[in-house]
Parts: sequence; C-alpha cells; structure tokens
Amino acid sequence: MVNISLPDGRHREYQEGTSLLQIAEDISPKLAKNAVAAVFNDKVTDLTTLVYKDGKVQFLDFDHEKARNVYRHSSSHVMAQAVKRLWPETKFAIGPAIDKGFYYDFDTDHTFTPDDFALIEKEMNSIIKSDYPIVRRELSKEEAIQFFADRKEDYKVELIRDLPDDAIISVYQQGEFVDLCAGPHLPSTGKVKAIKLMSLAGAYWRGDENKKMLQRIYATSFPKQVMLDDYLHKLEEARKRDHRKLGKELGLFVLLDEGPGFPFFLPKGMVIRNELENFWRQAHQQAGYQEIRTPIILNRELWEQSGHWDHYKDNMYFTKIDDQDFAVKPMNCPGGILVYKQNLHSYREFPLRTCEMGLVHRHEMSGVLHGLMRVRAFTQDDAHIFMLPEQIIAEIKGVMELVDLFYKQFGFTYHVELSTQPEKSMGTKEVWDAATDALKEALEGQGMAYKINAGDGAFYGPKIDFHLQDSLDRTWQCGTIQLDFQMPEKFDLTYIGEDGEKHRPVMIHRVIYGSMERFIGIITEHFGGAFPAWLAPVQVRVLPITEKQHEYAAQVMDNLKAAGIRAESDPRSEKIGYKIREGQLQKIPYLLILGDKEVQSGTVAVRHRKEGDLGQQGLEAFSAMVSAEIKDKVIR
RNA sequence: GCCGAUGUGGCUCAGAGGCAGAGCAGCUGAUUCGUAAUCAGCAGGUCGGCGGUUCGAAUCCGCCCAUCGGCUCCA
Repeated sequence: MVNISLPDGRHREYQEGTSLLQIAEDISPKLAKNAVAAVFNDKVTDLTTLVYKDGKVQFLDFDHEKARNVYRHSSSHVMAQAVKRLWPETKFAIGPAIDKGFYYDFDTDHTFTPDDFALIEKEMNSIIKSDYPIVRRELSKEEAIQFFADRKEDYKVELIRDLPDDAIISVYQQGEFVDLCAGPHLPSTGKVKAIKLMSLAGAYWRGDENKKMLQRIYATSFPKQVMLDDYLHKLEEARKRDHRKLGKELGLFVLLDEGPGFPFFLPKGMVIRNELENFWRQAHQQAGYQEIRTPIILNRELWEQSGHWDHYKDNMYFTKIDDQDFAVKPMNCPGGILVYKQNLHSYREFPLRTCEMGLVHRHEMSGVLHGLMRVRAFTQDDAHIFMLPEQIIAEIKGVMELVDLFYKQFGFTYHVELSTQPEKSMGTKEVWDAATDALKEALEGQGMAYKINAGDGAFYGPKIDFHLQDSLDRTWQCGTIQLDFQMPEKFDLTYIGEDGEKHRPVMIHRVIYGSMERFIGIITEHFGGAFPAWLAPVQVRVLPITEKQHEYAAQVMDNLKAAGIRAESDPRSEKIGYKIREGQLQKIPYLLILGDKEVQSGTVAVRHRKEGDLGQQGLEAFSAMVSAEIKDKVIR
C-alpha cells in the first residue's frame, strides 16, 4: 500500500500501481472530471501516472497555468495527428503551449491556407471523439533516434541528438500517432473539448533566420465551448480597440505608403501628443531636469566615437553633406553628451539632469512595422543624468518615482525587469557587477518586486525595464533606466571633484513614455479611444437641437473656450439623435444638448459618453466641473 | 529581410475575363426635430504600381510597393 497525502492534510491508502486519475475519482468524480494534470511530490505529471511510493498529490484544473499548458500541449498533439492524417508527408518540428493557446511547426510541401482550417478542425474533432488514451513510453537516446529516423522525422532526431546521452527520452502515443515529448499530457484525447485554429505564420526552425522556414499553425483550446466563445469575444473587443483602427476613426494619425513606418499626426492626434508633452515638461521641471534639443543629423566622426557606426549601422540612415558623411541619429545620447561637454562641470552641479524630446530614426526591417507601436521615426522622452558614483542609488530611486507618477496618471499597473550583462558587452565584469548591484539595491530599496533577464542588458550597461499592463492585460515595454559607465569613458567626460582633480562621471539614460508614438498607441488601446478629458482632442461638443438655439450655442461656446476648454459645436440641421450618435462615436467626453428649455433657464443638458444623460446644469457649474476634471487629470 | 494573406471612391466592403457597384461620409435642397442614424437629389474611382497573356483584364500570369498575421528584432 502507498500513503498519499492531500492538500487539505488528509491521508489515504491505495494499492501500489494505482493511477493518479483513479485516486482523483476516489476522492470525488467531479475532481477527476475537472483535473487536467496532477502535481505529485512537487512535480507536474500525467494523471495516468501509476503510484508506487508514498507522496503528496494535488490535482490541477484548467485554471492553473501549469495545467492549462498541459491541456494546450495535448491539444497541439491532436492537431499534429490531424495534420499527419490529412498530409502524411508532413514532418514535425515543435508544438508547445503558449500564453493563450498553442502552435505546431510543420514542414510540408502542402502550403496551408485558412481553407484548410475547417478540414483540420474536423479531423481533430474526430480524434477527440475517438478518445484515444494518451500513453507515455520511455526510450533510450539510441532507441529514440532510431525510432524517429525510421519515421523520417528529421527535426525530432535533431532535437534528440542535442539531449544528454544518458537522458531518458519519453514519447507519447495516441492512436496511431507518436510524438517526442517530455509531457505531461492529458489522459486521453477526449479531454480536449473546444478547439479553434487561429492563424498561419512562417517560423524559422529554432528561431534562426538562416534555417529553414516552417509553417506554423496557431490554435487554441478550452475545456468548455463557452470559454472558447468568451475568448473569441475578447479578441473581437481587442480588435475594436486596435489603435490603428481607432487612429483612423478618430482622426489621430495616418500611415501612408509614401512614408512606411513614418507616421503623420493629424490635428486631433497632435492635441493628445502636445498634452502628453506638456505634462512631461511640467513634471520634469519639477523633478529638476533641464530641457535641451540636439540635432537630428550629426557627422560620421561622432557616430564612430560613440560606437554606433560600428555596432548600430544596420539600423541607421545616412546622408552626405558637401561630400562629408553624416548619419541621422538613432539615439540621443551622443548629442546629449556633446551638450555636457560644452562646459567644465563641478561635482557641485551633480546630479545634472538633462532631458530631451529627441526625434530618432531607426531603419527597422519592413516586416516588423506595426502601426504606432513599431515605427522608423519616433520621439523618445529621453534624459541623460550625469552624477557621482555614490549618487547612483538615490538617482535611480528618483527616476523610479517619476516613472510611477507617470504611469499612475494613466491608470496603468506595471512590473519591472532587470537585465544583466550580455555576452557582447563593453567593460569589465567588476564594473558590470557594481552597476547591476546598484540597480538591485535601488529596486529593493523601493520595495519593488522584479524579474531578472539574464544577459539582456544594453552593450554599455545593465538596465531596468518597466512593462506596463493595459486594460486588456497585455504588457508593453515603455520605460527603461540604463546605467552607463562606458559612454563617459569613450567621450572622455569629466567633472572637477572636491579634491580639485578631474574625475569620470556616471551616466544614466532613461525614458518614461518610451516613445511618444508607441505610448500614444498604447493609451489609445488602453482607453479604447475614450481618452480622459485632459487628453481628449475635443472635450465638449455643443449640440443645438434646432436653429433657434444657435445663438445660445455660440454664447456657450465662447464661455467654454474662455475657460480654456476644447469645445466645438455641431450646428448642422440634423436630428439630435444623429448628432449624439456622432459625438458618441467620436468618444467626446461631454455633449451639451441645447434646446428651448436650456435657453430659457440659461443651463446646459449634459451627456457624458459613458454615464449618459446627466441632466441640466448651470453653465458655470458645468464649466467648473470640466475644468477641475481636466486639471486633476481624472479618468472618467 | 523571410513565410502566408490582402490591396476596388474619404471609410467599410461587394464584384472572380465582357458597360466599375452598394452603404456610410461629402455637397445641394427640403426638414427645425429632446439623448446612438430624417428624406430626396448630386458628385466622387487610370480597381496599389509596372510589365505580360488575351479581340477584351479590377478579374489570369510575372516583378515591384504597401498593409495585415507571424518569425526575427525592439522604444
């Protein structure tokens, strides 16, 4: 007999060789029904695992991330099996679970099209209906290579060859289909319920662009049809919020064939952009920054000195002026450094904080451009801080507080990642360790939880990245703080210390919005186009019901404009319902409906885009309310 | 850059070898209306670009450009 302990502290005895699934059934049929995988002695494992020793067990349902991955992974095997049945020549690469589903990479002469989806789904459903048991087997490395070589599964053979010689290699079988897989898996194919193939994509074998491009099918699966429907509905909602769609509908910006990756900002988009800049400028003045502006085009020598000419050339644009080589700046730091070098600096000036709305150009590959999120010309809300080594921690804390102030303003939550020394980097390990420790200390001093991205730092120093989460739970990297001991060296930056001697300053590079373009894209999706009043291109629209109220409408307009509110009126001879509809679609925060009643009482009938009809208010009261909402940057 | 798809009035889309269409938006006129679409008329397109096949190409073929979904990369 084996003694099994359960999460609630109870113990049960079972025959040796009892499966975890049987144990679950013994505890409760419902538990067994919902169980996707089990954790036995702290290891996630198949429900079909037979128990031969004492241990503690916990059953995981679909709500657990680990179980969800098992569920999706088994789903990917079902998809692979279906594809193999339909196109027997297909070779398999890998088919993992991912965040919201799974994919499988195939190598086949058949080119998949979305028309194949119905066919594959049908076959998958037939496999699910057959409810094949999913059986684990273990082979030696040699046996496994032989097994997959016989089946001409070249990719699997390559994968196995990379495993250690003494590795025990597991394969999972369902019906006629066998796949190399570490597992764990569902007990049978019938456990998979609602499936949907989502999209097709090319993907390089092992993510290497020099290797063969395979065909990837993305799909997802859920244990209940309603969960799948709900997921698809959310995707649909996300599409409605797509900043490219909203940007067009709300007249914020356009991307044209004439300038791929170079966005045009339209008048309404510029209002948002300017408001973001105003907020930025005011917050930075308060935080002790001095604003500068450096040129977009600078000569070759500068870029050679900074290292960009050698290390960043593929991403840069070049030009010639009077036969001399120049480059369009891909980063602002060399310009900022030149500004620093205009004066002799004393330690008394430190920390010296300079900030710049810096327009940079980077040549991105055509395939990666994406609305405002990934462009070829963008403005960074950059800053370079020069300081003493002993000021690092306090200064980083200061930047983190500023970042927090900014993100809270938009209602974003965020998490932090720390990236450490990459393989290709400048400087000694000691300097890197000191810098990395300084960042850690600053993070810990702020009580900030963080994740480490080993080897993901910039070539000149480690960095902290801020990833903010939007209203659809997607994350975006925006802010970064990079500690740099290298550029000061390359550019021979100095300051005069207390001792009267020259010393080397430390430098921080940092952005908060990241890029104005991307940030505008993100907040457009985050707010679904319904920007808070302080950002809204039009804050109030005045809607006279008939021509009789035009004069009063003009008075109201004058009043609002005098109060500094962005107001416009819609005097067209359309029905009020029509004007309201248009105002709603434009997501204008407030619509003022003006009829005879309002004219007589000298009031305005207020409609809020989300809260609907708010009733009549005095014009002064309304104006004061909106002004306060704008001033306090209220999200409503 | 690579794989796949797409490209038709300002917008959303139909048309799949034989006269370029619809709805919305726009303009003109009528209507003067109370919280998400009033009616009528008018105007608007070298069907992404270049080349080819054909008596005839938006439609078939080739190349290029851009966009979309991914790979890779990143603010």
